[in-house]
Amino acid sequence: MARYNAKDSERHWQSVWTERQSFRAENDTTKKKCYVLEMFPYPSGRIHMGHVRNYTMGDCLARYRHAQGYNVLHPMGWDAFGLPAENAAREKGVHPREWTYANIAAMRDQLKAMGLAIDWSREFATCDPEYYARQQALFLEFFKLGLAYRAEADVNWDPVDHTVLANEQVIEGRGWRSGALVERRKLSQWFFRITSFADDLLAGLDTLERWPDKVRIMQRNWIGRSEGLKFSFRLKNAPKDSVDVFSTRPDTLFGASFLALSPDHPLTTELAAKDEKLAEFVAECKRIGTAEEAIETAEKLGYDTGIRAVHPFDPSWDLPVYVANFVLMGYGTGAIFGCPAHDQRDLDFARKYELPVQAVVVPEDADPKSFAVSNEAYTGSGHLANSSFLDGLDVDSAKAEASRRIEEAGTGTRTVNYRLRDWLVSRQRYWGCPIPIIHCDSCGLVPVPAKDMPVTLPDDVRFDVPGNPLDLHPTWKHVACPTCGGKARRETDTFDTFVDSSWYFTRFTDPHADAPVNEKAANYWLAVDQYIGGVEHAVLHLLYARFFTRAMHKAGLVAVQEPFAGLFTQGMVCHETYKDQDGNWLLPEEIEKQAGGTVRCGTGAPVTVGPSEKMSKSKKNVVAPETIIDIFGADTIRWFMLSDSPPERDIEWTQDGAEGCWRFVQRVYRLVTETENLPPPGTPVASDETTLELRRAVHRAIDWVTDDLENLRFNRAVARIYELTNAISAAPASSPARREALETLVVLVAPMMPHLAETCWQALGHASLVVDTPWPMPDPALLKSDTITIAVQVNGKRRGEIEIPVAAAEAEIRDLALALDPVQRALEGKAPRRVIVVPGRIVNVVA
RNA sequence: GGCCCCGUGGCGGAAUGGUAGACGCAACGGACUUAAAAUCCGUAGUUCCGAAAGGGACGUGUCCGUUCGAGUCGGACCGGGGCCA
Repeated sequence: MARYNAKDSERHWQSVWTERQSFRAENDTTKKKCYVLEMFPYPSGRIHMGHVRNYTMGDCLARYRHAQGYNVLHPMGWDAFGLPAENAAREKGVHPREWTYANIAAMRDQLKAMGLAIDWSREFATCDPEYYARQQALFLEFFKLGLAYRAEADVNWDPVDHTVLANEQVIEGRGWRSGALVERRKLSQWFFRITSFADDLLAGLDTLERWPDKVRIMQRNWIGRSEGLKFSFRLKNAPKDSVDVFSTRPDTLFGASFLALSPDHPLTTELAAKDEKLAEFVAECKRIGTAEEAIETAEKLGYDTGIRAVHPFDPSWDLPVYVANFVLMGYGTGAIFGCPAHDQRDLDFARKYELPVQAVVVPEDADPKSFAVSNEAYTGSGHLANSSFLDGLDVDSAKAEASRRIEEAGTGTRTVNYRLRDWLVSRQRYWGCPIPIIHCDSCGLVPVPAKDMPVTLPDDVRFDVPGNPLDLHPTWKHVACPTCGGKARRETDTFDTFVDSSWYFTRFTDPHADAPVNEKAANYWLAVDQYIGGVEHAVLHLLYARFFTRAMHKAGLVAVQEPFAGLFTQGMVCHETYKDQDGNWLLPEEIEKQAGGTVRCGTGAPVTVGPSEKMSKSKKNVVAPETIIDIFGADTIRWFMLSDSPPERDIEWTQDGAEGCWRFVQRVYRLVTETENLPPPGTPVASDETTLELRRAVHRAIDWVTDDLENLRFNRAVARIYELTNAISAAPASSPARREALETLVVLVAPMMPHLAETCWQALGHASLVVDTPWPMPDPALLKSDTITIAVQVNGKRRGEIEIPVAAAEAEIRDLALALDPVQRALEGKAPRRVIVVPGRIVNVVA
């Protein structure tokens, strides 16, 4: 029996595709286009299963669109700047450039072995001077437009990576890469004015219909727009006359019982200078860290400053002023008024320090006289009470009225507050895109003139001392000021690598253009029709890319404002975890499953099998894609990745599953090659009694698989292909209908297992390639049938089924259904009370 | 605490409000084989009655509701996950 040789076949077809440039995307604006993109990889040196899943999905879609006749852009590149290269330099003494390009070469080979339908002529790495030169030019555009600026600010300092981080890159108080607790430092840094697009980025989310709701919600939360009132309280017994607070609930002002300042508030700092106990308290607050979650869950603590704040609506009423650990300096003004009845944190605080709790918003169904709050703040809607001139108003009207009065009094203004901060983009690292600015003591920030662009990284840097290698370089930073000619310094910070990935999809549209963007190409290809990647980028990368596209739009470089029309976030690849008796993690290849349990290879020592978790080096539950491709071939691993689990959910890699996929590869090959006396290609096919069933299965499969691929439901498409395969196996051999069925099978399978498909296509006698074969259309006549089987229920319980002509009259269906034995039995001789006939669906007899 | 997603056989999962469990994995029985692998044929939600053919009951996390009919819609709850606070 002939076996399919995946290795030879895959190598062969990959070279055929390359020779024929089968996947070259043409910048021909007259053609209908489709831009399919997967998030480009960081060149770590090895692809992992997550990459395989991601790129398989994108490739399947790209090949499907290609078969449909689209001009498909499906490129690949490398997110190649970043710290690991510097760490490698420090640890292994390799230059980051060499390390990075060697990794790229290795990974490119691995990706090519997957048989991806990629236009490799467009490949680039973000560390190519050709790419980052254009990024510098873009930056200077943004600088001119005021979208980039330098400012001193409280920033997040990662003590392990020795660099600052953007807010988005601090997760639960820790650096997103290093995991180190970040510190707050006041430093002068570069920012992108992402907040100037805050409203637009928010509004744009509503237009992104082909994005997961989850991601849109995450972005909405991240932007965190809130409307409220910024106003001041007069202070008594204080070094300052007043303090500004921000509140989204000015309607609850009559329920106020205290003011609270952030431990980082300037007034706090001023007071702490003369109050040792307060200074101690502030220090204690800082020990909790900056993580919002930690602050939230920590016990609410306060320190009474002794200052009193005068109520804005009642000069005779004053409130205590505390410093409280739950007030964040980064939000609003860093000071709040506390209304315990209607805010849980305020309530917790008030209970602890025995402050009054006065309900001022009463729910519709409660009695205003007796309504009180015990341990749960009331944050719902209702009408105001105990609130002087606000009494009786609903929450929204009361907000408006309170705001109006404060504005009238001139002590405050309505403001929109965002959680979103400007994007901090400078990093104190070597392996990144240099920021093309020169610092001159007399001229200030001077852009590097066009003739001196790009600013390239020096090669001769040392990594054996801590700090920024560019800053430590003996000569690189010393330049003459382009304006005055005096002594000046280059900016030694480089860009956050998220800058590199914020516009690479635009560059792919014409990767070798002289300018950053070839507008014609960009406007033809953008927006990306389908972007595929991990949900972990829901806020960071996707928000930055949306900002960058708006900035490029503002600079007149691209027509679109939203870069990704469709977004799909795929699930992770998981695997069981294994531990030996000493609790050490074991690799999957170190264990063996036996009848009596799981044991260690060789020694037979018992192994504890843990739950399936995301593949990670630390837990050793990793399987290398290369190994799988080496044993079974790329088609098998691709098929696995698309089978079973819905693409948005996690998938569990199993050896059994992989073997099952491999068996299917062989089965398709056998079906195709072992059919004898198959009529030649192009033989007309007609339906008769012996072939009608098979032909129906074929055309139903086309219909379903098309629909499933259209909606990225790969797992269902796979199931349909299995069904078709089963139908072919069951059908009598050798007829034009069998040829039709086999050819359909091969064409439907091609986006998923392209090499196998080419081999089978050739075996079926074709001189052409599957990649050049159009996607089939189902014959509508074969999607219909003359009779259908529908279920008959009694009181909603299935009692039998009847086969009826599609066009059967209701009365006829009813009679047939009632005549069924089980129906008669269930009716126990009584007449049915009602019979519901849903044509083409069901009959339900109500007894 | 708020918002969102998820909960279906041994496992991954199917199922426009209309025959729950398609398809795959694992399992079991059989055929082929000296044997194994590979392959092929078949069985399979749980449970009860029956020798069998067959028939009945239960069944999509729990409870309640809407409906002729609920895995699917609504409400409450339990469990898991995510985001935000």
